[in-house]
Amino acid sequence: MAHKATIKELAEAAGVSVTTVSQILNGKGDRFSSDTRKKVRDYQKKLNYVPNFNARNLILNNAKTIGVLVPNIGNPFFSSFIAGIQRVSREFEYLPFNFSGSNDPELENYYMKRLISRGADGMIIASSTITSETLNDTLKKNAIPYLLMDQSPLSDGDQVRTNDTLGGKLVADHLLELGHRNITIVMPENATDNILYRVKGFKAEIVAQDAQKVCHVTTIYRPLTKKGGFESAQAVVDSQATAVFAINDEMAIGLYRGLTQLGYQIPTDVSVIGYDGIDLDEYVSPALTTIQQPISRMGELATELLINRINNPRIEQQVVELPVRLIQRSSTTAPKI
Amino acid sequence: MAHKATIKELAEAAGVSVTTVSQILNGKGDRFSSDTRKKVRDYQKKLNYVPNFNARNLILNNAKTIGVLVPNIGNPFFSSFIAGIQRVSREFEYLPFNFSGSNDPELENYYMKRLISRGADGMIIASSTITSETLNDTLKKNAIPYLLMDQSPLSDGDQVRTNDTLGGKLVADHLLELGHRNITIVMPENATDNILYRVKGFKAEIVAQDAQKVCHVTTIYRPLTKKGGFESAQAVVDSQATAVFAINDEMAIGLYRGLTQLGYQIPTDVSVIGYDGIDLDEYVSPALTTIQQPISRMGELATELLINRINNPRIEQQVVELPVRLIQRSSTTAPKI
DNA sequence: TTGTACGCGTTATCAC
DNA sequence: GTGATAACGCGTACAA
Repeated sequence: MAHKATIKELAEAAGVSVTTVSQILNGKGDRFSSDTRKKVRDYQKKLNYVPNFNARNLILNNAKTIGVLVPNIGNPFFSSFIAGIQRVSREFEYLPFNFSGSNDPELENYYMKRLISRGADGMIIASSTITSETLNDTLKKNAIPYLLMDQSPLSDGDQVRTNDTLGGKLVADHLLELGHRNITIVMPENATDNILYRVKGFKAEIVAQDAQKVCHVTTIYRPLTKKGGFESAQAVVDSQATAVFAINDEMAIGLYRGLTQLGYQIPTDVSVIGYDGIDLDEYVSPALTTIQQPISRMGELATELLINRINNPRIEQQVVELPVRLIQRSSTTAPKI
Repeated sequence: MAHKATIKELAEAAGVSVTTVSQILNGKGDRFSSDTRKKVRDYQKKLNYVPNFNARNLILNNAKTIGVLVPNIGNPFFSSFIAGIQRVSREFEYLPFNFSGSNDPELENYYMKRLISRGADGMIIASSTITSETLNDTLKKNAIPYLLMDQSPLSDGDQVRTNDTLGGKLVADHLLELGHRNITIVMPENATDNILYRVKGFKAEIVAQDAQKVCHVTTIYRPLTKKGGFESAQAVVDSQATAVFAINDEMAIGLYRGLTQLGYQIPTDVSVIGYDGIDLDEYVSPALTTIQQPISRMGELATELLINRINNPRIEQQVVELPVRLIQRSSTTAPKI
């Protein structure tokens, strides 16, 4: 059981040539006698022959592999996203390899290079800190199709996106309607474009309604993590806001802890709304009001588009926009008077 | 921009032979003039040359790849575990490919086969539903080293384990000391061995202290997910327990929601203790008392042992046991009288 | 109906 | 110091 059989050995054992074996095993053996076909198949089982992937791939040059780069698998958003990718990949008989870049450009570059050297046919990049340098040098130069998440609608590659502007607007609508006039946004300093659009949509709506509803908006910058949300609590309190727009659910959940620790009640003392729609939202207390993105669908679609691009390199830019919607739960209410 | 550069092209561009390039890039180029060395390196960057893994591996025959199978990336436990794996893998210049088996034996078998056909050098299997059939047929037959998590201490392969018996005992000690005498365990029906040891350790301690403290224990079976925990709430209430031992943190968090929805307060009405020590524990309200496992260290160690096994196939069984400890937070307190 | 011979991109050997 | 060449295992045009 020491060693793997080669096609040559199989051919010898069956008393035929390697061509015969290759053709038959690859479904192109119609022209051979059913006798030979059977013989080859029998010996295959007997020797437990499995084609050497490397040798095969060296010729065919399609590894049926896609690389996936996310910033942080710990965020349930990305595990759902990956689940979607895994599902569709299997459907198309691709194998997705995913890595957590941990917001470290060097690490991302490292994984990217490995993936490419291993013949990845394409990449899904959901990592914000990827540098355009890496992109150009590593992907474009190697002619590897890729799909960027969370990036500017103006980029020229294939895209799966959600309407972040609308999402921001929905947040504003909801909070204004509840009667909030002093709102604080908690977001990261170097925000990705999609987040900037969220904020933009939000602010635009505030301005649009300003004629009737004079409103004050504060912005607090913290890292895009539970910890970041947690640590923003004091600043949120200081801002005297009656409602907080946490730019994603992770931050919102961190904020929960921070506010609670400072003795504030949600939503009685301050309303909190998140963004993403991770499944945890229903489990925290109070259940988190949020803007829901169809996360795993985003992963599925990204995979579909990418595979389509791999198979048809020359088609036009593919852009799909998925809907977002407000899920009202228990973390937002009218402000105290 | 059309295609991946080959070593041949790089050699031509630099005006040297492929041998020269290969040797220099593989650190065996001492004998070449530093002039040539620099030239080659420069052109590598310029052309962004990355060696073709397939061709390379065809000769060297070590893919430096490990496959990882987890039941559910959505559980933060496994994302931490994977983070540990990723870290050590990189240190040893291995690349880990991880897949979520979703507790589906067929799916697990599928990924296992793909990974092997792609030359994975070893596997870390943290999936409970893996069948011994798959194990024998797919791994043993191909002489692929593997490491099983969550399995019986009696298995004969390499192991990273924690002392679940002790963990269970710590839970019992804690609850008994607080004064609880009616405790309910929430756990999955087809539990893995490590979970069974948790329960065993727990019950053994109850029995051990029974002389002084007469105690009643109920067991409720639900799937090992937030949802499972959520759905156990009514049964927990019916059991009239003053404390619940949720067999992992996910279930505990689900239970939080269920109990809250039924109008019960934690820990005032009922204490809850979890198991794992995921980072979310500090963020839920009340912060969850739990038994902490050194999760990412487990991933790191698993990787170290596996790589060691790959490099030294004949060494004796490797077993490492990591410590667990009780983290007391706010979800457990003395029962109401 | 079957087999020969070449090429895929790389590394190792050995000659220059 | 440097380079030609064989070999890794497989798929396929082309011959027979």
